Amino acid sequence: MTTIRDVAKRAGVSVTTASYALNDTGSIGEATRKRVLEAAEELNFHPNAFARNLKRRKTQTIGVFISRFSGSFYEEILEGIHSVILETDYELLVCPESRSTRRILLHRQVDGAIVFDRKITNEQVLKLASRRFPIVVLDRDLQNDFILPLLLDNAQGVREAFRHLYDQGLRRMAFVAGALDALDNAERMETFLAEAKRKRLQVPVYQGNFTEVSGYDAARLIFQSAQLPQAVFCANDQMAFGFLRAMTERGLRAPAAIAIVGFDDIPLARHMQPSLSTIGASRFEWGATAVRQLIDLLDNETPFQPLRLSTRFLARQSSTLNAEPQTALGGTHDPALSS
Amino acid sequence: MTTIRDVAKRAGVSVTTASYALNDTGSIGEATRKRVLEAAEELNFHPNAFARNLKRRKTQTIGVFISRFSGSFYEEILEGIHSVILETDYELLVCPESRSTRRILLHRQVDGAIVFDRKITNEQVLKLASRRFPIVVLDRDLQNDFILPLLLDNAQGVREAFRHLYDQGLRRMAFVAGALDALDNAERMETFLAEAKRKRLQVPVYQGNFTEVSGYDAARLIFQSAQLPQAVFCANDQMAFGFLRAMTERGLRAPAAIAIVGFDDIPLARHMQPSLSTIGASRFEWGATAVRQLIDLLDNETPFQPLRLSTRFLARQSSTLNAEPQTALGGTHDPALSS
DNA sequence: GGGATGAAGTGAACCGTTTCACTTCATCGT
DNA sequence: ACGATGAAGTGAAACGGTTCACTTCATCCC
Repeated sequence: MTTIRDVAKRAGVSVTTASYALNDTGSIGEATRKRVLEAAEELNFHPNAFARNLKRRKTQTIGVFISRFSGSFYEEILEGIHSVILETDYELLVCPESRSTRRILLHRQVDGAIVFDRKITNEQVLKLASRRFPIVVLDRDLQNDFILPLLLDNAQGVREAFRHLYDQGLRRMAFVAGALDALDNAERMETFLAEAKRKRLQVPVYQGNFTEVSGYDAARLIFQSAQLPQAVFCANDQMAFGFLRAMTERGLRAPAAIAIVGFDDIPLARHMQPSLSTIGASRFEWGATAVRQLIDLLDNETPFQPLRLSTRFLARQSSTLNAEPQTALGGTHDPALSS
Repeated sequence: MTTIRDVAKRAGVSVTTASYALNDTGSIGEATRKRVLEAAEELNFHPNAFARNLKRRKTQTIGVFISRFSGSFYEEILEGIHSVILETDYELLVCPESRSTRRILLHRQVDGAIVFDRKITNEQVLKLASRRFPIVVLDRDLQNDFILPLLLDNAQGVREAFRHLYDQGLRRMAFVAGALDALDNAERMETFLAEAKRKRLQVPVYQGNFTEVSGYDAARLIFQSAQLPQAVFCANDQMAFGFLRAMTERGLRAPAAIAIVGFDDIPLARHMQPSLSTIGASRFEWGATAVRQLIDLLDNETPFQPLRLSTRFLARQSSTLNAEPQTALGGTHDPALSS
């Protein structure tokens, strides 16, 4: 392993000079700098990151804390983050939930963090965040000069969705809620209920927890009611998926029997049968924005710019009553309807 | 930031003793050890990883080198790796392709590597791998005492698939190939052609590159032939997806017009319309096996155990001729057929 | 001519651990 | 009673960089 000492020797200068030359700091003559760089090149020198970080107390690394890899949810966000990182001189440390999460955070093994892991508490975030350690949170509403929450504009998409349902003449609606402690769920629900209220509609709420199975269960519950709703809004796509599965099992077709709308636009949504109407935001953009703001604060002291990521309603088959069938599949002559 | 010096002072011992006590090395009295651990606890001490790694020349970290995050392909592998890592005292560094890939590898910023990134050349892998730096490769056939290729048993699944097609009486078959330099593609193709040859079938090959669009293009090319094949085997699901899209556009239904089989069992496969017959392996298991072997070699000198991950054919709608429609969707009265 | 100036370069301390080589001291066997 | 032994503990040198404080020396200005 070649060290900076080897480089210095080869270039015939002191270690200090070599370091200055390599980092373009200090004041070093052009000829000398060149000699050092050449020596480094010839010896294939790469500075030892541990030594460097130890001394500098800066790692030039952004940490992303997620709870797990699966769920294509993260995938796109990570992709967005990565794409921005590639254009900077920062590196990326993706840290799934683990024993060492705390240590990495505590020891500033990263210069800034993007948190998307509910296992990390609000208190921890609050305690850690500072000018020298800014944090972007993607999953909670926590804010100060050094904590930037990047939230979805839930209301916008939900309003569009409600209008879409309402304009088709649907009046009996139900809401399948996600985890109670989730801000996103709260906002989606509030908006939906508020819109309904303005139209003088009563909307029963069925409690789920964002999992497919909870959507399935909610559906089973709803099937027991005297009169089926005409439209059901699920607080996320996974639950909508479960709901649709329950409907299929019972021989009910969306949107004919019940119009279904989800939230998130997971990749599967467009491929379901029927394709799922949902509300989407660009997760890629989400990740990219997060890391851009972080690095801007770190490098240029640009203050955080709170913003909501815009969402938009995507009308697909599951909630669109009299559209042409987009593929030749399904339709009203569906044998399942008579089962 | 509290250091080991603070801990030593508080426990009334030397730094050396503190270090030994914390690491359970050296010989330290029980009472002393306890005092040190208590002091560490009280001060909320976490050793600085940079200093430790610098000195130890060991990082207790496994690096996973992937080219990008998207493509649900990685997702499950990472999940498998992560699940094993959680049970060990190793950490995980996921490194998407970037400027620093080389440095991380060169400087042993990780103790072992799982390589799934074609940007890293065979030469690099060969040069790096050693007893103290074992490497598992997931995407190439490269092997020595310290390089373990974890490959799919391509032949097994492909044979099953061929038999499935053949047993349904299909004889005119075609093969859509993936990237030429990919071992997986080569094996899938060889096996398929070999099976065909045993049955005295001629199978034309259409060159693709594993992308959806190349599958689409291959389909367009095939549509120009005098007589359509009855079955098409695509070397991966993405191409199969493209192929199906082209068929839909042309008003052709699988399997009625052409039976389609893919390879990989991407999550979407089961959700396509028609659902895609394909060949799958547990990617979760793939990742888990990789990291298990790596850590076993690192910690216990257990030699690498070359093995092939078993694959199995999954018969779904796209290639199953006279099955009951699994859902009520589609079927032979499909208006698209007449367009 | 001589002090001020600033560019170019250097020595050594330091970052926070680990670990080698060493000391001390109680215990044991003979 | 005494050397051998080994457990318990310590001082200081690494690890490989960065950077503060300093020297040297040519140039400039009055």
